[in-house]
Amino acid sequence: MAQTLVLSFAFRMNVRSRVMKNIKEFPEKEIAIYEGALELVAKYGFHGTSMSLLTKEANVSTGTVYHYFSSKDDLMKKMYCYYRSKVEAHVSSQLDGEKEYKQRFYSRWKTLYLYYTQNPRVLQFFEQFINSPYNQERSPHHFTGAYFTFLKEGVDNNYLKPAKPEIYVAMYMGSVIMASKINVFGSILLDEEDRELLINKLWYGMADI
Amino acid sequence: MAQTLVLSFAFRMNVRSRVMKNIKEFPEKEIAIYEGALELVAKYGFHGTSMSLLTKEANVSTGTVYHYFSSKDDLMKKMYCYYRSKVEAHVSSQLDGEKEYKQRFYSRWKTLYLYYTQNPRVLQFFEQFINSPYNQERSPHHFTGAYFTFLKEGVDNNYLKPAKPEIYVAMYMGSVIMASKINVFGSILLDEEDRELLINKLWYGMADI
Amino acid sequence: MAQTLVLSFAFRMNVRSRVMKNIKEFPEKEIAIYEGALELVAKYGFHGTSMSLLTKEANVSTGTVYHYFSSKDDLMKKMYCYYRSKVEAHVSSQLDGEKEYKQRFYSRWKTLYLYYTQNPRVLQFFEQFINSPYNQERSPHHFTGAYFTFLKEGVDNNYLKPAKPEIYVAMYMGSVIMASKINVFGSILLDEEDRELLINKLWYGMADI
Amino acid sequence: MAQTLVLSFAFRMNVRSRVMKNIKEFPEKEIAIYEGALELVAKYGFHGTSMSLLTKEANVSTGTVYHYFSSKDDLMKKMYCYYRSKVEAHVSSQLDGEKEYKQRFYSRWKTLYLYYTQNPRVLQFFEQFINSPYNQERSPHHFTGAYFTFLKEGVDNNYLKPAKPEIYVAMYMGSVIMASKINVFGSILLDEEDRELLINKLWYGMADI
DNA sequence: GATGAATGAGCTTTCATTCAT
DNA sequence: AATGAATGAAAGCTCATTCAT
Repeated sequence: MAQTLVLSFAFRMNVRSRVMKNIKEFPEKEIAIYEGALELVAKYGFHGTSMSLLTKEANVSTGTVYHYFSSKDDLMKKMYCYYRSKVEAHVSSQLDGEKEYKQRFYSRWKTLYLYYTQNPRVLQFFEQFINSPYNQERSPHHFTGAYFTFLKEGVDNNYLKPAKPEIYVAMYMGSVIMASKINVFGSILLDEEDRELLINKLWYGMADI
Repeated sequence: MAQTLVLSFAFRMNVRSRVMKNIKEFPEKEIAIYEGALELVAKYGFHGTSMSLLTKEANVSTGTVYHYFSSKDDLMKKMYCYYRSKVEAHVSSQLDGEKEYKQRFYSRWKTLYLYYTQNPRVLQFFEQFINSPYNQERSPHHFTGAYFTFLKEGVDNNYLKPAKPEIYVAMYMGSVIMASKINVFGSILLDEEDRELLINKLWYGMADI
Repeated sequence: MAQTLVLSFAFRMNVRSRVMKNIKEFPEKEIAIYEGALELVAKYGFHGTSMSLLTKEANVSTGTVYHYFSSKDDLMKKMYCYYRSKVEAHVSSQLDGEKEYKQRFYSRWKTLYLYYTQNPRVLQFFEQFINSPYNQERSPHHFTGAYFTFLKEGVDNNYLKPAKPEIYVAMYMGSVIMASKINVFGSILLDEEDRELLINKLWYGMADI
Repeated sequence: MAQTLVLSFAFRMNVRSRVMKNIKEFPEKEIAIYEGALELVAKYGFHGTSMSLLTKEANVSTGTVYHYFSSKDDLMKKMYCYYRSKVEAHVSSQLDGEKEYKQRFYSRWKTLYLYYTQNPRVLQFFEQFINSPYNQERSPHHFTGAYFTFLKEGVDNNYLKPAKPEIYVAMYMGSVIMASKINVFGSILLDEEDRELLINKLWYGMADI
């Protein structure tokens, strides 16, 4: 009886946290496949990530991969969605309760930079995906919607000087991705102070002050 | 006698201009291969660019490709060098006679943006190459040397506010590449005015004014 | 119950005979590949035995060949082991119960001669393999071990006159292989009487009588 | 004048020795090709001896190879003739003035053994050629004619016991080739005494004494 | 759900051969 | 006689995908 209660409580918590974080639950094997593929794409590229390598890395059989995905294309596209939603969830979770635009402007940049530098294989996968023929939406960066909306909001509400939002996307997303790549590829880490300086310059150039 | 003089002069000019611009002369077939491959990589990606497609596109035989390149890898690496030196030559040629730092800051950004938007396949190839396992130097963008040097020069001579040059590389290169990609992928062209605005913001954020 | 006993007995016999004869069981497809390759190597040589010819001859797909063998080299090496162990098993099986050295001296020569002349493709394959770069152990003949041991035993027990066993290997193995090749290539069959004569001469030259 | 005489003498000697030894003179480049091919076939086998490797090894152009030989097949066949006649010339040259059959029986065996062990690549080439599809005469060993004739002569003149000459070919040629291969492959050299012992046994088994 | 042997189209690469110079 | 760039058929091999168990 006591046991049932505990289980029941755990169950409800689990559901609640899922609902709160808006995270879809994935079968264990599917996740193993995503993680194996992430490793391999970062190491060997799309071309070098063969299904047979993947089955070894993820410790599943060929049949299992084709149980969850209809083709390699399908796997790559779902994988992109999987990691994008992971990053989006992470960025959102860091924004809880923040209100002021400037603060969000700073915080979003830093959060994304930290995520990419701490998860370099995710960045490498995104960059390869974005520039590959798999990217059929032809989206030029990893966050078509969220960041565009955020910057447009800044223009519309006069936090940022009047200009096409695309100009700000180029500056904001361009700098965060390039800074992350400089770190990942070049092993040159921008410290807290450097990052603050960089966003200051962005804000100084972009904000309506 | 006069003719000899002319020929001799023309000859010397030819040599001199080659030497000055430091342009290596390539065999006709090698260029045909580069151009065919550029077309195909932009259309179908690295994976999709098979040797048999390439031989048709470039109108050469398989054997000829392997006469000039030891492998597909070798081709891709040499091709990257080929187009990089082409873009570098182009950027340099546009800088003749310019003196003031601010002017060069504006002009270099615009020149590269225009080159990429007018030669989108070169940009697509660069982006795919940079993020692929072919890029063994692990350079995070297309111009390791030239632009870094230029921005460092700005810091050293107090044209730009004191900061790590990498911060400026992230902002400057990041924005030019992202703006170009927004144009190429999204068909949203930033017009002359927009570009001016963007660089203004960069300059405003970065310059020691 | 009786049935169980029978099955159990049959099972034990099966295991026992395999164990006794020390014969590894091979997958059906692997054997088909060996047999197809034997045919083709005898007909067309190593060079002429292409993978596509082999898949037709053995009635398997390319992928299946590479499922069992990592490369053509690997196939050829495993194939050599396969046929060597087959011949060894055959020679051993013919020796059951024989005791006297002279009898074994005669019988082993004849058994091998008959095997090679009745299975000329095996001889042709061995000869091609032995003299090719595939033969990395650089073994000069097909039975370094078994026949060397047999002849050394003859010297050690004074059945044969004192001499380096290699001398006897050269005479014994050399004559059986050359006689077989004369038959296979030249269609000149040494009849029972001829063979007896040849071994007589060998024995007469080698034995301590 | 004195010089002319010397040259003329040298020239006549050269012609005379060629006539005496019955050696056809080959163009320098043709010999370079034979020697390069010998090296490569011994190292890499027939399959591994590609025309492009050969041009590097022999330091000639592709065109030159096809000037002297109509095809790779043609090259291999002519090459076999070239080295066979070299060995034949060598064996003959060692027999000058010998008369007695027994002496020739001993001397021919030893001469061939010494030649093969001192020129292992020639032996390797012969063995590969004999067992390959290039050998269209289907000759089972390297000396179809000469040694058969010699052994038949022994039977016909009652130096050897009555028997099919093929029996003697198997014993004589088989042992000399196997002994050479044991040396070349196994690095086990039979010394003068061993060789004498081996031929003694052959003679004892074969001769009509 | 999970397995992995089997498939075969298509890949990268090799290589004997040709031919303009 | 000699060169070597060019050819393209065919080689060895890979890999996304299927399907009987």
